[in-house]
Amino acid sequence: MATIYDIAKRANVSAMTVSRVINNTGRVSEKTRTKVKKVMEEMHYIPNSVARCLVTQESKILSLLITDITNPFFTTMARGAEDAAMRHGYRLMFGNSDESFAKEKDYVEMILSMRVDGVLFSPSGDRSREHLEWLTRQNVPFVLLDREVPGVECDAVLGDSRIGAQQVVREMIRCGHRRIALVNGSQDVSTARERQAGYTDALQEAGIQYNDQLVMETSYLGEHGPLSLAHWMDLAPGQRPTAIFAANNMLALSVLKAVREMGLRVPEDLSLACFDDFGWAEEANPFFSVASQPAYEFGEKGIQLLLERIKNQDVPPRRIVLPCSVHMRQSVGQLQPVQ
Amino acid sequence: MATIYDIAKRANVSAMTVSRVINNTGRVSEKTRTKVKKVMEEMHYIPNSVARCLVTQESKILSLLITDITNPFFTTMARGAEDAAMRHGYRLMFGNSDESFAKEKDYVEMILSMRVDGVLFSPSGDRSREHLEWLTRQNVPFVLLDREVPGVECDAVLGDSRIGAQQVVREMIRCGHRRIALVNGSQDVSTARERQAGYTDALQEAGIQYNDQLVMETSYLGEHGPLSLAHWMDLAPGQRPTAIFAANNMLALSVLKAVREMGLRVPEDLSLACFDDFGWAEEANPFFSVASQPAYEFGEKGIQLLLERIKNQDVPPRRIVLPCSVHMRQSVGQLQPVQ
DNA sequence: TATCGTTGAGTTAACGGTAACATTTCCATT
DNA sequence: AATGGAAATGTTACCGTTAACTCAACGATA
Repeated sequence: MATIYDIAKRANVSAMTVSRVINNTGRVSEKTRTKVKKVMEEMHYIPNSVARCLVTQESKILSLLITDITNPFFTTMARGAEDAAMRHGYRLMFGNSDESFAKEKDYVEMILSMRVDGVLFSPSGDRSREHLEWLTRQNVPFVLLDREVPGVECDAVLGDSRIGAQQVVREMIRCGHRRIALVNGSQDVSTARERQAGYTDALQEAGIQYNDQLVMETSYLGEHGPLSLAHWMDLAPGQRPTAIFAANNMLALSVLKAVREMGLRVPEDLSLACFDDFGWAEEANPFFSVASQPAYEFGEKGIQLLLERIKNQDVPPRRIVLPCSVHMRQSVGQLQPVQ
Repeated sequence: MATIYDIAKRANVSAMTVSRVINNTGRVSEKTRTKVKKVMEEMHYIPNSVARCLVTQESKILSLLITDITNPFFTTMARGAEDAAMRHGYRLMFGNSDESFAKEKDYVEMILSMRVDGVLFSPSGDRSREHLEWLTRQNVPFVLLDREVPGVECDAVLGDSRIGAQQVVREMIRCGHRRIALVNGSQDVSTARERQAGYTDALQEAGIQYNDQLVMETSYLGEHGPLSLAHWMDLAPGQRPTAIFAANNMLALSVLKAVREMGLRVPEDLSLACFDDFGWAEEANPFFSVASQPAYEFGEKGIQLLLERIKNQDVPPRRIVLPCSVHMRQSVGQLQPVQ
């Protein structure tokens, strides 16, 4: 591959002059400039950003670490982040931790060793604190997305999980449901805790006794085999839940699958609602009742905060909380008074 | 950030010895090794892969360029590629061209300037040839995924678009449909041409006259506003299509949305089938009739070919064609003989 | 005409590693 | 005790670029 020296030799100038032409810095006569440019074209020259990064100490690359690349919430977020980064002359590198602390660690190491300029970070859980402290120590700016980590003071773009969950569950109660089960993500994740709190809030305000038999904790990935709902559905009719609230979209799909495999229908036999929507799937064929978050904006605002942080490390941490909107659809049915 | 020299000084050795410890190359006494390792721990040292890349001329990074990051076919492919790359000690950088030649160009420039070791490339269309020639000229190995580019001889992992399309359309014909419309991607993309050919094959073998009024060409993204189907649905009952074959999943969603907005139902008023499935969405709530491709394998095999290509530039190009499987589901209905 | 400031271009030394070669250390052997 | 050779460690140069400094040429001014 051609280097700046190859260009310099062919153009009868020094390498420095070529560098000046490339970066539009310093003074170069028009004549020299055109000549250098012509030679660059001829030789199909492409600057080596690795070498450039080594000397300038900036890569113009940001990193986005998400926990599930098959989840439309995160891919939409990725789009928002990508578009915003591009607009500001930055590139975005994606990483996918699969909700795994170990994979996340791998990515953090890569991020550090690649000397990216900043990171948008969706932590896999509270243990991610360790990784964030690593970033802090190495002076790599970051912004948390979607999830908080206790004990880490930093910029963050979050959703209002508690209110959103409360609203959805409230709507289910309004439809006559009183035995509502919760299929939650790991308690190690801030949004899972918040959503459970919102769920409890809604029960409380309706005077419904909280019953921890109706709460299940699993992984947000929702892919570790079909969920077993037997322990709920085998209960006596008067004790069996009539509705399930899933703490995210992937869990709702697992629930739906399990329900279908038991030969039951949604919403006729069981109502179902969840946090986060399904992007294109929902748009074309609305079915799920959801608390929908503005995923694209998460990414956009995240980049915005990150770039400001990169520019100025000293401003106090900022927290942006984006509201969610509740859409009640076909998956939640009105409960017959008889039942 | 600590450098190899900082470590060397603290450990009373030369930088080279530190390098040897890091890379497990050359001979280092056990005593020195433990000491150096201890100092590295203490100083939270992380190797600078930028500097390393500059001297070794390899980055251990591969790039995956896809055309639609919200399409489950591509995200699943990404997963397959990521897992395979990881297994072989490589990292994967994702890029998303949004089916746009211009965005693709940006990414190719980045790829070249970052000196990645190889590229998995889903071309946005035939014009991508220009970008591939660029890669070739700069000696960056690549493998095409999902789509071919005329005039470019190289490794590729492809699906059998023609056969798949033929099979699906054949099934629709078996259900009694004879006026089947095609909503296709851009003719600039190899799979769109293949799928159209398969569609035509199926019509031909059933003795149905091809009618180019029933063929529409748009973008695979399927997001440029809701598709207008009025010109078809406003036809006289005896001319109106009774079924639509969409050339990919995103187009099928656009069609479904448009159909719903016209107040029509699938499959009662119109049958619908497509190429590619919907990952989790379909799994939990099977609805669409599809020709499903093994997306994960596309990524896996792609990485495999790419790594072999990197190791040996001289082997002749290889083409892997993965079969697809047809699943006829609810979205295609049996046509009443009356109609 | 001597002087000075401006413009255009070149030189040198980093950035943080590693390859290749050079040197020292140390132990076994005679 | 001298010697040889392997093992352990060090030195130097370079990867491709840019920052900081230096230098030459030239026209304007006193």
